[in-house]
Amino acid sequence: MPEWPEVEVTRRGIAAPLLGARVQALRLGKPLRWPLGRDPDALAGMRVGAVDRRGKYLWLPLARAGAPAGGLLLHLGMSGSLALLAAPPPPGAHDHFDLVTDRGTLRLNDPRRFGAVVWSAAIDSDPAAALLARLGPEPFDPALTPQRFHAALARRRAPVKAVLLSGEAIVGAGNIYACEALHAAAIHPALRADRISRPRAERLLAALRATLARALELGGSTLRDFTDVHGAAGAYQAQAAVYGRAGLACPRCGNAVRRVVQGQRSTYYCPGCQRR
DNA sequence: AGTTAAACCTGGTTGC
DNA sequence: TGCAACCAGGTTTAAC
Repeated sequence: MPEWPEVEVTRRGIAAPLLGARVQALRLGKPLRWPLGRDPDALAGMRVGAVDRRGKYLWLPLARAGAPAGGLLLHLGMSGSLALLAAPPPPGAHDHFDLVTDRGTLRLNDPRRFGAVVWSAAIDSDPAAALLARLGPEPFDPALTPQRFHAALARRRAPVKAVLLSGEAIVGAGNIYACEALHAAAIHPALRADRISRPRAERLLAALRATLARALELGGSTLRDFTDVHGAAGAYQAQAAVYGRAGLACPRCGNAVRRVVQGQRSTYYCPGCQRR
């Protein structure tokens, strides 16, 4: 999916209208990754206290009569997107969750159903806590210094591309932006994470931040399914340097971009200018 | 303990 | 035209 920019685009689209909204009903479609874990009818009357994000998860705390009751943890999986609809049409084949509020209906469309909507009593208690437990630092957390990032990479012997996808050293980069940031930093995706020098780690961190920020500005990437809450597609994919461009010329050095498979995922890189 | 594969599910594209 | 094979933004769970 939805990687960090797409989730943040989504969050920004719904935060203002949904803040303080009163839940009227929940509608569930086909099963998502996990069951909701709570009687949907029990949420009626609660108000949305915030629209937060942690990694690629959205967290909507809900309160009843001013007292926190819990919240909904949402993940868009591989093909999910959220829409905020003033007058929702009847749910389509892939509309699997509606949060009906007095400010509109938040609707999850997710053809592959790898997404999730889970009730949790708090973000730091299960099931939310267990799902968020392994997440590394947020990409723009000031506490994520080059030193710390380098130290986190040094703990892993796996290929740096795989380590980025694991989210252990930094959250937010999925397959598109991991490939793009490695290209921007001129680092070969198969390089062992613990072999990356301190200066190169610093460059990679900067590249990740620049790539994610640029993608956010452009509304994310739309390969197929993703749109923002108003139905608009992202524009980043059109200016990707390597992702999805096997056989095409690297914009930096002109060599043909190569596609390889690492950890069951496609990796795109330029053999000409990304060094081990 | 740490790395790698399997699994979840649908649909679009490609190739024979 | 039909059909099989492969591919797609993620991440948990099971298996080496």
